[in-house]
Amino acid sequence: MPEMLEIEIYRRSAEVIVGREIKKVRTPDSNYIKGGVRPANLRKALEGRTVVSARRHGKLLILETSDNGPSLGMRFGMTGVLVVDGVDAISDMQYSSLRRNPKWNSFSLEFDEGQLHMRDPRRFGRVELDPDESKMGPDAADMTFKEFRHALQSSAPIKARLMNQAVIAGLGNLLTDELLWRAGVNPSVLSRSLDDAQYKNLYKQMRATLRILGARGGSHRGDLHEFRHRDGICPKDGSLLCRETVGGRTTYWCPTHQR
DNA sequence: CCGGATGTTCACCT
DNA sequence: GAGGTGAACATCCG
Repeated sequence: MPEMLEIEIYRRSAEVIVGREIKKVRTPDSNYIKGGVRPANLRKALEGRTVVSARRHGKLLILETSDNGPSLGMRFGMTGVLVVDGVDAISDMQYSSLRRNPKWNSFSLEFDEGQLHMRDPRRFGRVELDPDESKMGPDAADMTFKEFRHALQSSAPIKARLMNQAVIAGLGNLLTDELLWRAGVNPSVLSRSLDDAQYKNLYKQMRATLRILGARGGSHRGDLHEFRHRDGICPKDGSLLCRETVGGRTTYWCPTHQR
């Protein structure tokens, strides 16, 4: 999916619908509604409400509605994109041409003027009323160093821990590989085995990764990204990158400077 | 044809 | 209980 940087781009593009009344809810893919809620109930809950804010928590985009109405949580799976008033805020992601096809509209809100579509070829995304945020960790961009260090006291590999949304919300496979590469930390190292200097450096590199890749336009704009393939070389020292599954995801790392 | 892809969840182990 | 693994979800791409 889109990771937190992409969701933040979606959130900004959704700000233009704040103040609009939801006239119609369309659910062409009923599997897209999480929790067995019926499409009719979703419509009843949202139609006639006004969107009062668009906020983000990790990879979750949340629209709040007027008059103590329910919030609408949106998750974008691996390939979901948000299209607001016909504008796709991210045009150079994987599957970008397919995403232009309204065939993949999975969920839509319509207003007097304009509309919001979730478009998702692989259909792994979901929408949900009043999503439970209590089981999510703090957003990666808002974490203090103390919270960060505390979150990493675990016997899981550092990469698995960083990607665990219940501990830190927002980091995905690409951002995590990039920040570990920048920090010079081996993805398989047990997270509680780092020393304080390493926690500090990791925290600093997480913030830098979010800031720099955010400014460049997304999770796929990391220095490591173009080398994440078999035969990829480390752009820092020229070593052949290792490829391994860590935390259930394909992981690339440099055997020379990531220890 | 096969493996793999920015994610989440669940069953089944250790 | 914590955490690992593999599968499933659905579709396209190289």
